[in-house]
Amino acid sequence: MGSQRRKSAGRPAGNDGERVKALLLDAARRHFLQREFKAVSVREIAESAGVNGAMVNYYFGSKQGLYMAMVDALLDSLQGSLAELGGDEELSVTEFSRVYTQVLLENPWWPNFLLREVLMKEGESRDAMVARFAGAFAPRLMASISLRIRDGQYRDDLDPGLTMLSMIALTVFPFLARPIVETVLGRDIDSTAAAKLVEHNIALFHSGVLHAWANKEGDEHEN
Amino acid sequence: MGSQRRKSAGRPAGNDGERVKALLLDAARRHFLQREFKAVSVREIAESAGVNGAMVNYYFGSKQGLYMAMVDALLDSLQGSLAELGGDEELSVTEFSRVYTQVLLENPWWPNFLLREVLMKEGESRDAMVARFAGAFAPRLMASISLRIRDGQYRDDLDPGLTMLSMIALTVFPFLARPIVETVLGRDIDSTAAAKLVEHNIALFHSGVLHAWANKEGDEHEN
DNA sequence: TGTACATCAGTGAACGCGCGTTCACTGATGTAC
DNA sequence: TGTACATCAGTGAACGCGCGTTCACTGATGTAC
Repeated sequence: MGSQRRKSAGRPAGNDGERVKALLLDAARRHFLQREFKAVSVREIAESAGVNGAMVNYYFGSKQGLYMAMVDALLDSLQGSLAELGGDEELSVTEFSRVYTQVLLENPWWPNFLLREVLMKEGESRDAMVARFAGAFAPRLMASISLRIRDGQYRDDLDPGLTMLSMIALTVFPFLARPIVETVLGRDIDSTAAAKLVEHNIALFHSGVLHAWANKEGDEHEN
Repeated sequence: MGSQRRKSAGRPAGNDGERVKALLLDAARRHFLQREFKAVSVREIAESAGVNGAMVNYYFGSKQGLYMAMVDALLDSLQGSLAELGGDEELSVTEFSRVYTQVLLENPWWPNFLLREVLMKEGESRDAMVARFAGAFAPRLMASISLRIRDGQYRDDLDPGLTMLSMIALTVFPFLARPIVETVLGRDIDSTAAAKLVEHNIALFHSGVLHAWANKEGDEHEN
């Protein structure tokens, strides 16, 4: 109606294939990251992409196919961001903390999405996801911690697994619970706050772990 | 067919009302905690409760009504568990850590559910939820931390908000990411592991925070 | 105690809507001569 | 270069299924006399 642009039937001019696929993937990402799979309709995605709804089945086979293609694209781009954590055999906690916080700042959807995906999935597909994104750095981070326990930099009563878990918790949790944290603390987690958080985490973590300042046994911290 | 018990039509014997409501709430909880709202059907819940599907609308008005009733029941029971954290004006980090870990162990569904609910909701309803379950203890936990910073037990360069966040992160994250943590660490989080975790968290947290062992400035923990 | 009737908890078939998906069709493009 | 035709990217109406919900109905229970 009115001046609304109306597409005519028949084979359209120009080869739009790749552009249409990209538009759908983009719209799918916007919707699926905000609402659950079943709550997002194909028509809705297509409309917001500005393409015909049948294109979802035409290019991706099914709604599920579009979803999986979107997830793949998402994980690929994330793997790019995480590449900086690759390389050496060891990954120090400070490097992990700094780089991972930056990745979380740039990909706010990531931790919640991983959790949602992992919690929903069963068996193999869960393990594959965990392997791809934890298996990539967890062993090297743990190796680094174990080394420092062995050479006396860290307390020797530490459990390397729990210690690694602590650093990951300090780094990831604020972003996982971001809306709650922002409400309770009354401030936004922007890049300035994130930088402060990194330094806070590193200081808190180390001062509890390094022998130099923390050689005391029989702790009783009761109030 | 066969020996299958078949309910006859008409007003049934006995007053089943409350029993039916309880059965539906129970079945709803089992389904909704595992799958998303739209992915669970009324028929499915009713079948697994062993009652007629129309009972959902009869007793709860709608599927949404059953869901909200289930959430209310859930939050009420949780508030009971959390009551132990109430009382004084202050809440020490050690007490928080011990009690909250116990609550998480007894209510494994809780952190993920809160996150899911809070992330889905908008404005008021989000704030109400946060107020009910963070507002209940966060201010007292923060007061306790601030006090210890002022009286010299904790370092005076600490940010009380971030410090509280750290303790909550150390406590909650392992349960939030439980399936991932269990895969990566290769051990289950049972009550023994949880007890170890609490002690680890308290030690890590304090040794980084207490002046006694950690009076050193100009930290450089680079590898 | 026995009988007639109003009540209402619960039933199950059916409704209508929105969903993912399909398919007959369109007509611009590419190709053959 | 011009014409006839096969191709196929894309269309949009329609399909059929499962969903949440509704409603006419059933018959045991409670009540009146």
